[in-house]
Amino acid sequence: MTSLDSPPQAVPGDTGAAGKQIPPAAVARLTIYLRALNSLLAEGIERVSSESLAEASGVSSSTLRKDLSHVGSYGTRGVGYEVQYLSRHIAAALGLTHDWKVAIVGAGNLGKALARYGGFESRGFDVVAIFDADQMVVGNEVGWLRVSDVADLETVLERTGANMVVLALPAAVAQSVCDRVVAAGVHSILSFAPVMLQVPEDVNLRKVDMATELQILAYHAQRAQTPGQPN
Amino acid sequence: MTSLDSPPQAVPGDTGAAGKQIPPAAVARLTIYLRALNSLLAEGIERVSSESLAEASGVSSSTLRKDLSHVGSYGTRGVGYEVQYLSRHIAAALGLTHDWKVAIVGAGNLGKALARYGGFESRGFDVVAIFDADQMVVGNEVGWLRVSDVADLETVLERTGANMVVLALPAAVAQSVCDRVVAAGVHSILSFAPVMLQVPEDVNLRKVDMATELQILAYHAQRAQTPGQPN
DNA sequence: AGCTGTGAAAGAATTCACAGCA
DNA sequence: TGCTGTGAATTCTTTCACAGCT
Repeated sequence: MTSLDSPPQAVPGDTGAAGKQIPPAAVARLTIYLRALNSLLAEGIERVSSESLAEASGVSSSTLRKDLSHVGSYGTRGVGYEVQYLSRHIAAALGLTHDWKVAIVGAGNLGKALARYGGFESRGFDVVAIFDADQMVVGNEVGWLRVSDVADLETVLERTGANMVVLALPAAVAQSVCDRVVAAGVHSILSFAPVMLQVPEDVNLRKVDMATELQILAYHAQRAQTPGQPN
Repeated sequence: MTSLDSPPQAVPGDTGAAGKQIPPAAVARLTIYLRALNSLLAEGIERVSSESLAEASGVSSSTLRKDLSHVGSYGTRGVGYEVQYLSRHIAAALGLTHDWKVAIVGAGNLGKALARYGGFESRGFDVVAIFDADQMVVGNEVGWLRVSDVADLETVLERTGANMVVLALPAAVAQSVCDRVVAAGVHSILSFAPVMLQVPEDVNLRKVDMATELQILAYHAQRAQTPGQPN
């Protein structure tokens, strides 16, 4: 499995079996295992089996083992995984070894909620700036930060060295701000704006959409209610 | 395609080709088409081709056509789709014909942001209650609502007829509140708490996790940075 | 004996390519 | 002619089942 589409020579400065790309579905779950591992760690548990880590993460044990196999072989047959060791290797595979600097654009309710959300710092994400267009809001304190004027977006992104941006702003202005962020050289964007944003290929855009999530729930709820299909 | 695992008799009170279950991946995208259609509608555009609706939604046209085929045949060959007509049928397929009543548990930054988020009402979701455990917060105004005491969860859920719950609370209390919500008869839950929640089979739980999203971005950003794999 | 790691099988989702209708 | 709707081909994901270490 080590080499399928690349020559059968060992990878030089290799940390484990990495280097090969991990399937998207697996990447998404690895973040969940990581969280589960860290909470085991907090409880002082040192070893875990694929079976119980899978249960704690809400997946099947075969899915978990297959996912981990993309990262490397960090378990011991007959025994299980060492929690801290595995956690470190997953973090490395996900690129969480150094901190990422996150700027939030939009200091409305959502932007503020995100800026104050403790979950980021603890997971290797530093919120380094928050912007708003409203002059009434610019200069206000949010968490440890002061709200910058979105007019200074480029300058502040550069100065703070932000390499990720979270868009927490109205749909109407999302595309234009997004364009500026991209032009400023940021390649990783997480958008909460309920619109399809257009970005160049080399920019990674992810979307979180609360209305969509509720609509998906609605679909399933409706299905459950309908009398038909007794199967 | 009409009937594969059910007898070949026509569905009785059928609105279109519905009745059959729609694949999860398609359901998620249908909500996006619906949004795109509604924004076309707002612009006064009456007809659209699969090609341009797909572009506006960020998917390929074949994916779009396949997805729509699960809902029914509402296009005209050689012409395209009538925007309003298609929008109605997708909404019907998703169960968005009647309003859903949403209660939010947790009136922290995130809970407040959600309660005030305009996007819900306009999409058929009514926020009917918001809860918090903190007595300093109970009674406060948030949007059009007053914060209820989470101690009264069961009573208020019943009184307001809430059939969906959004959990916007700390990981530590998420499971116990979730259990109470389930016991109160709610089958659709959207959680923002960064933990794996355990729910019975017949309850639909979806998760939104901002830290996970950033971690996925980090993975891709790291890959893009590494010099290796010239392919 | 027990649990991981992984090929091989099964199942979903996506893309292709074209028949069928306006 | 042009665009939808859909079988067939392809690719991606999950599950199975067991060989391989400890």
